Amino acid sequence: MGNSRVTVREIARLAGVSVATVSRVSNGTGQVSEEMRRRVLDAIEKYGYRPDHLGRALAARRHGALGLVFPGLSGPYFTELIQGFESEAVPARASVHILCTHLREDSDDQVLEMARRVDGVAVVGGTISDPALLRLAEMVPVVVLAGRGPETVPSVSVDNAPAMARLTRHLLVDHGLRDLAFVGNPDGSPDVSERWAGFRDAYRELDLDPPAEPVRVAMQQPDGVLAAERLLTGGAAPQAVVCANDEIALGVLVGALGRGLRVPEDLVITGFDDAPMAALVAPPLTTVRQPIRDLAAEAARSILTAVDAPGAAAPDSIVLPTEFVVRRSCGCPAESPTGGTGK
Amino acid sequence: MGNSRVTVREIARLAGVSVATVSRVSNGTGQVSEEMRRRVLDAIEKYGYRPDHLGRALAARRHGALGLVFPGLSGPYFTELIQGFESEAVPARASVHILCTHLREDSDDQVLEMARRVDGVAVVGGTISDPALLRLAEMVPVVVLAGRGPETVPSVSVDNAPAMARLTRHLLVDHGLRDLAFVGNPDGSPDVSERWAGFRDAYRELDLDPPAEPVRVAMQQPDGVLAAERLLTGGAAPQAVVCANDEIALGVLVGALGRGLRVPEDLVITGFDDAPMAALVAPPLTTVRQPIRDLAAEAARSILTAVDAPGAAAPDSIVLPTEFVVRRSCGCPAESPTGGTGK
DNA sequence: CGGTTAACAGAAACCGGTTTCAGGCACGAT
DNA sequence: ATCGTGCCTGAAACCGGTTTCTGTTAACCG
Repeated sequence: MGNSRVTVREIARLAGVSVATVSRVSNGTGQVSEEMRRRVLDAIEKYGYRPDHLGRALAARRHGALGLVFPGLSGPYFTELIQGFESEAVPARASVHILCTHLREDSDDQVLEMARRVDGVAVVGGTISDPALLRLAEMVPVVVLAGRGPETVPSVSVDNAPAMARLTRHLLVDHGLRDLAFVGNPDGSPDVSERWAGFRDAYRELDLDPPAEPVRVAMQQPDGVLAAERLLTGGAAPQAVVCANDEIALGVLVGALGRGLRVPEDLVITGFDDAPMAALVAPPLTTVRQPIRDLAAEAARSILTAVDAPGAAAPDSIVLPTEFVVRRSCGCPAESPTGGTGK
Repeated sequence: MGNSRVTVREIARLAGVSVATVSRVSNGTGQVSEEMRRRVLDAIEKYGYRPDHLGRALAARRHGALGLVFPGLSGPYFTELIQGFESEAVPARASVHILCTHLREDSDDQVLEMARRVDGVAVVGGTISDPALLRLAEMVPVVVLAGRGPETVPSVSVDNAPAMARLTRHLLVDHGLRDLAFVGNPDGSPDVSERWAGFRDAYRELDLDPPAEPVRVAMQQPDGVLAAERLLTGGAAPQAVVCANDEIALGVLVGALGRGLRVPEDLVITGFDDAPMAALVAPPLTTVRQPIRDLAAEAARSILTAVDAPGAAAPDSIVLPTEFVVRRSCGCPAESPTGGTGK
């Protein structure tokens, strides 16, 4: 009936057995006779005993919790991230602590504080400083999610640079465009930094001079609108806008359409992520699909194994493949002529 | 130097004092002579002692953590929610556990499981069953966030129905429209349910017959695109689409624009939330601003006080006001003629 | 029938803190 | 000199579990 305030010792007393036996029954460990097991189970059932999480955690020296640290940005990307992470954590009976560091200057400390409450942490790339990451790593298993940390900290990420180079090459070669603008802040996240690098690589492979500067904005739709404002107002609008993610691209698209431009005739726009909306807008976005869910799931898995095997060496960093998705916003006709897998 | 594996008893031994004194110093409780305090602080500093969270939590019978349960939907709404919640939790030194129940059928159990690891829980309305909510409430302080639960469970929400009635009245009376479609699934969340009710109320106040059925879709941009497809394909397109939130509205807008419709000339569209994008699209969205951050912060505050005062009666439910925001998607000219505060 | 072994139960130690409680000491008042 | 009276301090109990380790009992074996 009642439920919470009942302890092992009470159950032991009520069932006329020792606490050790109660513990054994409730965990299914060790050997217990049928008779004892019955008595204990009856008492547990009758008084609604549930072992206290803290007591158990203290004894096991394990919190049964994983931490996820991210900047706190909105959008489908982070939703997928969280869900992918949970999809691994929940079956492992680990709860998920989150920390949005967004706009807080003391985030390094807060992450360290979090580390004392969880068994392992996944940190989204670019969220905290490298020194903090290292300190964190000597407290609990850590993995950098979408990005890279110091050499010794494992990470899971995607092949951003090659993928973005592939996309950019498509615009430069297949569509013969030359004047491309890159929208996104390379200093803001490792992902964007790598994409910006890939973007410039594509130019250099063709012996062309890449743009010197990106249009530095954050990663959400409103930032795309802002970027469109900057790019499309005044004289020199580019032929194409290569965006660091789909959300920015959607924002740019809205901004362009709102100015009466036709896409892709007057302006080519591309994204990155293949968010759900990418296929639904008019025109549908040419973009790069990345396995966000898998990424986060992989991170959680990696942490969980590191937690279970405290001795083992840090797991390797892994890089997941992406897929180039050609749709119409780049100027290709409805069915993709050059579509296929990236890299 | 080193950091984690050092305990009170070690510090006590090293400093030549008792564990009680170490505990007193490290917590600043009780009376300790200057001499002792020095010795202990030196040892703490030297060996990098940080009290273990589990030990402390067990002794205090308090987890120092709050739970936040939501369906796992994407979008600016939930981001604001999380950040508002954290803005109260973090200063109170409580970490935040999250649980996305999205698409999982065993969510009731998982919520109950979470309750054993936190001091209190905020549940987004419509996420778990009422019986589960009641069971939850007898374990820890609970508040329903954006919605209502059973009578005995406090909630924080906004004045959805009056706000939506106000907006609908604007379309019916000020713009003389009659054929409105409501997009959103009233069964999916209490918020939508109340908005749908407010929508119909506006009709009835004017002795008009409201639409019998809403267009039932989920709450994200792609769902809005889907709704646009259903509404605008075939003969009978409505004069206006009243959306349960801004994201749906944005989706509908994209769908409408993609079909060559002019907004608001050919089709009026309204939203709810006043998300950042609402003001940035062309045309800007007429919508209802709700204080999402405050809502979540209020929920966290309410739980924290309930945790601190275990005896006290459950706090009252509170309803925060919204604000009607008139922009151009309803057909109003650039400057709002009837703007102002709602209700 | 004696001896070995396996199965099982419980007392006690342990995880790492906090808190109660009793005692020692110095001081001032009587 | 005696008695309070505060101020500090530390031993021990406690929070609620798990686990080791010892001991008993019964079964099995030669």
